[in-house]
Amino acid sequence: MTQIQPKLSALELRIMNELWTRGPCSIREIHEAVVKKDRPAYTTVQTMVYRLETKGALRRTRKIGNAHVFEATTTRASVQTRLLKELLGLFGGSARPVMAHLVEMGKISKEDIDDAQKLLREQSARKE
Amino acid sequence: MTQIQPKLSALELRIMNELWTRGPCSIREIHEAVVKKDRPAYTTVQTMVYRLETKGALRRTRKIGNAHVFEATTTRASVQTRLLKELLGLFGGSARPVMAHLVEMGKISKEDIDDAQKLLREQSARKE
DNA sequence: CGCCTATTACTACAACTGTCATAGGCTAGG
DNA sequence: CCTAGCCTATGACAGTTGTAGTAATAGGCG
Repeated sequence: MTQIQPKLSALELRIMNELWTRGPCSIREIHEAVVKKDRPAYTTVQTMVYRLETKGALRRTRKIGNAHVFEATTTRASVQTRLLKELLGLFGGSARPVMAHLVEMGKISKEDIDDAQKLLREQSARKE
Repeated sequence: MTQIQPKLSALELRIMNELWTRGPCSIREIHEAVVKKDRPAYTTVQTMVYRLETKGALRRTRKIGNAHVFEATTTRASVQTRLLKELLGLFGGSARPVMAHLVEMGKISKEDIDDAQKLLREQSARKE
């Protein structure tokens, strides 16, 4: 499980997001999904996909016509965990200021907190 | 308040962190603080400080001897908020999966949650 | 079977990051 | 006053990221 997580940039993450949510995709599909938010050219997406391939974050699974189909080899969760760890470092390693900010930003509702509380209880129950 | 937040890189953030926690510093002071964790050379820190200056994230306040003293012009909170927003985007815009991850990573304690709850209550009280 | 089009594969490049060396200026101690 | 040492200012360079053009090619369709 000590697989090295390659560091992914913003656009790389946008691309991975498509693969994570939609499953295996061709470059055309990724491009069309990504292009809605902003507009990188087809070949830009292609370049990033190739780079993600050399980074080992995705791989080619099969061909449809002459088009390759790509598939994520890292999970969204593992990348999210890594990013969160990095962010935590910048917040002094503690989750508390992170949550304080989230509250302040109006991003946390009472339900979110109840939910977290439940998760925490379940977790500590599992440990005993 | 719609001041443009320059995007800061990892090392740049390490440097800003020193200015935020210690107040105005010379390059020597920043270097000595930053060098403990990893080891960039003195001139590396110097270069980054200069770049932060052109980005407008810090400024020279005065001189001590022939050494400049630098001071943050952006607040830690504003940069943290921005980073958190970026991260939230990758988590689908909702804070809930973020908290779920934090719980799973064992980064959240019961006290942290109680605290967040209290903050939330205070906040909604202020609004009414 | 050949042509058109979509896709691939390759190349290029500018901006940003992290890294540091060097040259020259200023300060303080002797 | 002169020198050792610290600081500044500048230049350099490799790697990453975002951007895209171009050439070659593979498939499908007429």
